[in-house]
Amino acid sequence: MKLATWNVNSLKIRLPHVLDWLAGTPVDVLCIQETKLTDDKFPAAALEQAGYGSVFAGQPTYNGVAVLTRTGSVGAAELISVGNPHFDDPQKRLLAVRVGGLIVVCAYFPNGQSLESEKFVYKLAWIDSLNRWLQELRADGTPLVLAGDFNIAPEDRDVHDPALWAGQLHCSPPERERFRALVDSGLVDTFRLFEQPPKLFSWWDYRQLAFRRNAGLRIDHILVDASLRPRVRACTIDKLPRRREQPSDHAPVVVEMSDGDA
DNA sequence: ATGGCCCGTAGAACGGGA
Repeated sequence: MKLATWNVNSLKIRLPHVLDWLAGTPVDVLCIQETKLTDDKFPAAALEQAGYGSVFAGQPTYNGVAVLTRTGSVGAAELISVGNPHFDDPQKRLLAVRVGGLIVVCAYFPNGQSLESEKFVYKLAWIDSLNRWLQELRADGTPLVLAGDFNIAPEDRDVHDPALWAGQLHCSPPERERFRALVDSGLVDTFRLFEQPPKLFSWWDYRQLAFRRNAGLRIDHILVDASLRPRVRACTIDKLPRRREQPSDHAPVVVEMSDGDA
């Protein structure tokens, strides 16, 4: 079973990229962030044709999340919740579904804008509330996967230039504390379960030839319940879609797990 | 040189992203 997460920065623009990528990398579950589509415009039919069912929640202009599931393998996902029931939020950033014996939470964490911003306060509160809700979701023992754009680079090795980014948005102590709190609650950063190439990131700024210079951050993550750890076979970041014309600024992250009780 | 790019909503610039 393969699960992936990808911030596509507009599914309207990136639908061909998503379809091409799924054709070459037929993951069973794909969590998408920043669809930037209202639900009436969601391309469910095109995805269905490609063999994927979808659960989605969007709004005009900003945010928007979706979970695609492969019809021929895991089948349709069952919606648990749009948003966090304990955090009143008009922004569509969260989707929890049941699929393949897992609870999959697709998350688009707030950016925060700047450390002094009201949006930063919102970011921290949003994460704290998410963490509390995840405890509840896990209470019945169903293993949980948290996949998405966290907008946090957990450690200095997740940053191309740690000195330049020291204390900055995505790297600040309060944000990194929140990431650690998620890990401390019993989730594992699958990327760090394996030997990885140095300086492998998941996001590169559109400006300053950042991708060519590999001036990136690792801010997209797939965390899994510690009980799933023995089943995790690999975690990779696929930089190929970032090389295309008119790419998303994020790359997909993929986790491969063995099936069932292995 | 602290901004450069990209997207959506506009129907020109601007907010937002990270």
